[in-house]
Amino acid sequence: MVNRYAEICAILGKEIDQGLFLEGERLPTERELSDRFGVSRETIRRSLKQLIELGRVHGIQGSGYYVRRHGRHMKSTINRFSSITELIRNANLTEGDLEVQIFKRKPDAQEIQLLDLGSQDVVFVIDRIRTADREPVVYSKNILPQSIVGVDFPEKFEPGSLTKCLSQKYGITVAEALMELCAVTDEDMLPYRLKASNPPLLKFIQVHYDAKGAPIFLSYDFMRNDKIRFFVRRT
Amino acid sequence: MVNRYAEICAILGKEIDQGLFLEGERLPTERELSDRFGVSRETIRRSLKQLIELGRVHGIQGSGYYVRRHGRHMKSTINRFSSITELIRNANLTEGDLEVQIFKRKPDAQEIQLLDLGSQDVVFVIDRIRTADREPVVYSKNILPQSIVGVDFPEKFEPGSLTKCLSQKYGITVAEALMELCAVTDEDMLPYRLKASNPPLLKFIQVHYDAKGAPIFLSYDFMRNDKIRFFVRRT
DNA sequence: TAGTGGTCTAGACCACCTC
DNA sequence: AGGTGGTCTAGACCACTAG
Repeated sequence: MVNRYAEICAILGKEIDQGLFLEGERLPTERELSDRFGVSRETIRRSLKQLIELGRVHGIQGSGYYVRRHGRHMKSTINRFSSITELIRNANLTEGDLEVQIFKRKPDAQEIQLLDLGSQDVVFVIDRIRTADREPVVYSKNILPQSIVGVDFPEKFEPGSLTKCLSQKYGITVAEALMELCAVTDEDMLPYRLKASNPPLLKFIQVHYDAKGAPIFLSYDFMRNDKIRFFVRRT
Repeated sequence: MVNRYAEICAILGKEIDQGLFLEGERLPTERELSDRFGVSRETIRRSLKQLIELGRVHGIQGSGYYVRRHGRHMKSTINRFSSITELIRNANLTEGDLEVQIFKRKPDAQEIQLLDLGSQDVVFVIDRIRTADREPVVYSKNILPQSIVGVDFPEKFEPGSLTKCLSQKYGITVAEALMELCAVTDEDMLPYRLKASNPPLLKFIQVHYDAKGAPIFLSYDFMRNDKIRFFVRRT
C-alpha cells in the first residue's frame, strides 16, 4: 500500500469485519489511533473520513466515531462504477456473450447530444446479449464514436467487458458514468431470447466519461431484475 | 458561512457557473488560490476536494485542476437523499396527496428484517398517492415502527413530506437511505388511479437511516417514469 | 470541566507532468 | 529542471458532548 491513510482505513475496516468493534460501538479516539499507528492526527482523520464514505462508520462531534449498523448492506451498491461483466461476476456467475453484432452507422440526435459529437461523426454499435451461467440476463447496446477508437475497432474488439477492452487496447479509462434509470415500455425493441420468459426488466441509459469529463461511450442496458438486484446509496 | 473551505468552494463554484473558468480550462494552482483567499494550502485543498465531489472539477497530479465538462448534468442525481416532495418541487410542480390512509398492523418478515424490529413490534402504514399539479405521479407506502413515533402518530401526521414531519415533530433526521431499484411486476398491487393510463413505472424500495445507521422507516414508491426522470452518478 | 471531533496553519517531502 | 498536486506532520484553537 502506498498511502498510509488508505492502509490504516483498510486495517480498521478489517477489524470491524472481524467484530473487534461491534455495531454501534465507539472506536478509539483520533488521538489514541494516531498513537497506535504512529501517525499524525490528520492522517488518522483521512482514514476515518474514508471509512465514513464507505458507510462503515459515522462521526459525532464532541463524542466519537461509532461503527455503523447495517454497514454491510452498503457494500453492493451501484454508486461505484462497474461494468456488467463485474456485476455478473460479483454475483458468482460466469459471464458470456450471445448474438454479438458490430456495425457502423450515423448517430441519432440523442447520441450526438450525449456524446458531444459533430454532425459528420460516425459511431460503432455493439449489440449483444450478455449471459450469466449461459442464461441471457442483459440485452446491451453500446454506442462508441469512431473518432475514439479508429476504423479498425471491429477487428480489435473482443467479447467481454467493453470497459476492459478500451483500457487494455486503447489506454482509455472510464472514470465516471451518469446513468438514467428507466422503466421498459412497449416501444423498446428487445431480442426474443430476453423477452421470451417475460421477465421483469430495467433499462439503464449510461454515458461513460473519462477522468476529464469527456464522454467516451453510451450504453443502453436492459437488465433482468429477477437475476440481478440493484442498490443505490443516497446520502 | 461557518467554514472557510465550504465558503471558498461555493465562490469557486459560482465563478465556474459564471463562465469565469471555461469547461476544460485549468483553475489557478493551489498555491495561487491560497494566496488569493489568504488561507493555507490545506484549506484550499478541502475546497477543491469538495468541488471534485460535486463533479464540477477534476484534478491531475503534477498538472492542475480542470473544469469538468458536463458538470451541469451531475446536479440532478438521486445520489443525494431527497424526499418525494422535494423531487416534485424540483421539477417545478406542485405536490399534493390523494387517498391518504394510515393504519396500524404487524410487520411482515421483510419489514422486520429491514427495520431491525422485534417480533412484538407494530408498524404504521401510510398509504397514499402523491400528485404533481393534481396528476397522480407516485403511489407511496411508508412503513414506520410505532416504537419510533409513539401511539399518537396518526393525529400528529400531516400530508406532505414524511421526512419533514419526522424532523419537525420528532426531531428525527434522515441522514442516509439505501434504495433498491425494481421493475414493476404483475404481483405489485397498484391503485386504479395510477394504473389507469398504464404509464411506465419504476419501483423503489428504500430504507431510511438516521446518522447512526439505525433504520427509521421503510418506503415502497411506484414512480411514474413518464413524469419524473431519475439519474445516478457512478464514480 | 474535560475530552472529543472540526477546522486551520505553515511547513516539509514526494510523485508526477510539462517543458 | 521547475512547477504541480498528493501525502504527512505537529501544533493550535474552536464547537460540541458528556459527566
